[in-house]
Amino acid sequence: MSLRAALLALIEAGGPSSGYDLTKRFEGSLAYVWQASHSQIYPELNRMAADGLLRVEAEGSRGRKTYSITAAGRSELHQWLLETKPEQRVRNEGALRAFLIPLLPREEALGLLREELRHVEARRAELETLCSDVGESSFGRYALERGLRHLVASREWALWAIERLQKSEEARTETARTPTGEL
Amino acid sequence: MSLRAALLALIEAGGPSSGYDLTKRFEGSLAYVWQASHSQIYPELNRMAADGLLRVEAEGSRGRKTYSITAAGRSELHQWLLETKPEQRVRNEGALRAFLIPLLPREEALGLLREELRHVEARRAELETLCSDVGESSFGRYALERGLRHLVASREWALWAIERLQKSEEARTETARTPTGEL
DNA sequence: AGGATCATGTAAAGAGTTACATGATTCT
DNA sequence: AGAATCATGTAACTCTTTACATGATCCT
Repeated sequence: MSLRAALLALIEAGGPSSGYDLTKRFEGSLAYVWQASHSQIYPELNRMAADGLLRVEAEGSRGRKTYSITAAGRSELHQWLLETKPEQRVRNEGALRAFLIPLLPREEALGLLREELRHVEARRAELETLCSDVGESSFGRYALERGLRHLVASREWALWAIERLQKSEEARTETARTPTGEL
Repeated sequence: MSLRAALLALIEAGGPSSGYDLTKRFEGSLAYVWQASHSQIYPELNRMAADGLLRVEAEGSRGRKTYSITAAGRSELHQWLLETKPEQRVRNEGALRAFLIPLLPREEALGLLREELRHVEARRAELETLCSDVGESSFGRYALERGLRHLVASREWALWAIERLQKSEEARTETARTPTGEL
């Protein structure tokens, strides 16, 4: 259902589009929020057209099909936006790794955290560029801002975790206790 | 693969467990990070036992099977932790909604944002309770902290977005321009 | 005895990924 | 002419959700 909403929204915001266009837009800004590949998008567009949410407006060269949104599609999107609960059902591999960190010996845990930090900072630079490119009032501005704030949170967390681990390492060294076991 | 890693980690951290136990633990703290229901867990445990990652240690009353982790399982978990890239492939319905907000008329957008805010604050209270219950040094402490920081980020974002929308509303009212179209 | 909880499964359908496949057009 | 890109699809597989199904044990 989320895929439908995303496609409807992209067409609503960007005007009539082909599956190819929409695939590109998924790879662009929407990628920070939701992913879909052409093999998922094309069949979905066909189903949505069959369900009356979209209309094939034109068939161009190279078999290009341009879909536009119908009244039913608009109402479906509206419905979805208002009815979807902010359940925060997250399935987040990064967070899962965070959960598992205490299972690793310190050095490896620190390695992971530093890698995470590097990754988050690179991503943040990327997003910040996008943010300034995109200016103040663009579709996606809200999502961009949200993404940025979450990246900052991830960064702060990684720094916190690294410091925490290092402190406990110092404590361990000072009291010369036996090292914790391997994973 | 993430499900395997999560199960291996739960057994590694919590000792030999049954599918029922693991299902409960998924509903507990791990739910903030990854979800799985018993119908996914039971078959996966059987496959993992067949693959030599787990061993059925005991069969208790009511058909209870207790799985323990094997050396192969431990090494698989280790592998997963070190090899999984922090790709941040997120599929986040909340963020998708954020992306779509500009499509809604202001009042509805504000409604959504306020609902989001309420939800985030409730969740945060929940997590903060968990955090203090759980104390300083528990398995899951890192994930909890990470979750909290992300909730704070979501909260700040929602406040920012609400303010932004209200400001643009004021601007609109002052200059008495025509309202933006319906979705 | 009856209800709650423990405990495990399977089946069907939906969502998502990866790989395979094809052909048209544009650019150099 | 050949490479890049445009453009759409299908098939097989994995992962996830929802619903169906069953029986044992514990507690009152």
